[in-house]
Amino acid sequence: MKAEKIPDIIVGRLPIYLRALQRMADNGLKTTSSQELGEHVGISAAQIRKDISQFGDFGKQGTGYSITYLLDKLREILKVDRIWEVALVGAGDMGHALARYQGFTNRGFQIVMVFDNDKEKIGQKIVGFTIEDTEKMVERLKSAGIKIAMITVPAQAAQSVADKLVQAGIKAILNYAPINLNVPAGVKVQYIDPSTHLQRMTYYL
Amino acid sequence: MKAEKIPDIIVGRLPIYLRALQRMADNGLKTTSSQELGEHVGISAAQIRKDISQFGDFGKQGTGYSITYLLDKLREILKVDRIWEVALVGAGDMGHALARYQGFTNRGFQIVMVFDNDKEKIGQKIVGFTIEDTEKMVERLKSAGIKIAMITVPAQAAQSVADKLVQAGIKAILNYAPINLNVPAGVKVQYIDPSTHLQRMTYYL
DNA sequence: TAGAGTTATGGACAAATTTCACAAACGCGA
DNA sequence: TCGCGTTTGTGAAATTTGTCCATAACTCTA
Repeated sequence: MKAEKIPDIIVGRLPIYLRALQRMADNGLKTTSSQELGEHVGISAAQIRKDISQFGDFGKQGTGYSITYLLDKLREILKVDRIWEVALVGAGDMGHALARYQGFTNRGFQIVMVFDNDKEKIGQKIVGFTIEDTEKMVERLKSAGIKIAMITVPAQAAQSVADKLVQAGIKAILNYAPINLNVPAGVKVQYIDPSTHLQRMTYYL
Repeated sequence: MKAEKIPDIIVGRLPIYLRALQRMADNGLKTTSSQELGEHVGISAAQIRKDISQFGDFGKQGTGYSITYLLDKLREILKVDRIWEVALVGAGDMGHALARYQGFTNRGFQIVMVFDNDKEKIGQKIVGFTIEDTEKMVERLKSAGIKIAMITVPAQAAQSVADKLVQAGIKAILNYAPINLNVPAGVKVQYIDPSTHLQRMTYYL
C-alpha cells in the first residue's frame, strides 16, 4: 500500500470497477479475480491489480478479491460510502429525466433541489421537487452545504450558472451543457455531451 | 503531416477542439491560436499544436489557425462533415430527452428511429418519431444502413440490445445504461453514466 | 525593407502509464 | 503434510503520452 498521490486516470477507473463489482454482488457472487473483473470491464488484469494495490492489499493470493470487501473499500476511497446531496440546475428535458432517474441513490447520490430561471417553471413540481428560482440558488446551496451540482441549462447560460455554483461553494460539477466551463482550481468538472462522445467514434467508421 | 496511426487519446480531444472552434465561429471570430484555444478548453498550447499537426499543417506561423479552415479539417477527420443517421433504443425518460434534444444536427447527427420493447409504448409518438418494436429493429437498421445507435434502456436489458445492434451492423454505440457492454472488435462503445462521472469527482472532495 | 513580436512545427527529452514476469501466498485434494 | 494449480502484488521493462526548445515562417509597424 502506498497512499501517495493517485493519478487521476486511476481514480477514473475506480467507478468502473465499483459498478461492475456492485453488479456481481447483486448477482450473488462472493469473490472475483483481477482476471474475471478485467473481462467484465475490458481492462487488463495486471492493470486492475496495480490500480487496486495503490490503495492497499485487498486481495488474497490463490483466491482473488472478496467482492463485498472490495466494494466497501472502493466506496470508502471514492467517498461514496455515504449519500451526497446534489443540486440540479436546469429543468428542461434533460433536467426532468435526471430528476426522475432512479439510478443515483444506490451509487451515492441524491438530488435534493432543482433550480431554473424560467418564471413559468418556478414553483412547478418535478417528481417531488418544487422548482426554485436560480436567483436564490447561491443562498440556498450555501445554507444547505451542498457540494455537488449538475448543470442542464442551455450552453449560453452554463458559464454564469457555474460561476454562481462556485460562489455557493460547490466543489464538483457535472456539466451537460456542450461548453467548456471555466472554474477555479479546487472545483472539479466532468462533462457529458453526447455529440462529443459520438464524434469520438465516427473517426473510426 | 503524418497519417500514421493516431492514438485514441488524441482522437478523443478533437471533438473538444471542434466544439470550442464551432463556438468561436458562432461568435464571429476568424482566427485563433493554440494559446487561445488552449485557454478555452483547458489544454496546453503545445499539446494542441502537436495534436493538430498530426493531421497536417493547418496553422500559419505568426497568425495561428483559420477557424473555419480548421473546423472544416476537423469535421473531415472526425467524419462529421456529413449527417449520420442514429437509432435510439429505449423510449424512457432519457430516450425522450434525447429525442427532443436540438443539439445533434449541427454536430453531425440526427436521430431517425426510436425503438422500445414495451407494447404500451410501441406506436406512440415522440416528437416526430413513432416508437417501433425492438423485435423488428435488426431488420429495420440493416435495411436503412444505420451505423450508430444510442442505448437508453435499463441496465439488465442493455447487453441483449447491444447484441442485436451488433447483429444489425451497428458500428458505434453510445450507451447510457450503467453497465459495461461486450461487443466484438470493430464496434466502438462510449459510456455515459452520471453516477460514474460523479464518483470520479467525489474522490477529491 | 528592417526589426520586433507572434506562432506553428518537429525533434529531443522527460514523465506517465501500461505491460511483463515472477516470487510469494493461498486453497484444495490426496 | 505435500504438491499442484491459482492468483496477488510488485519491481523492471516497454510503451505511450506530454513538454520543451530551437528554428522557421508570418504579421505588423515604421
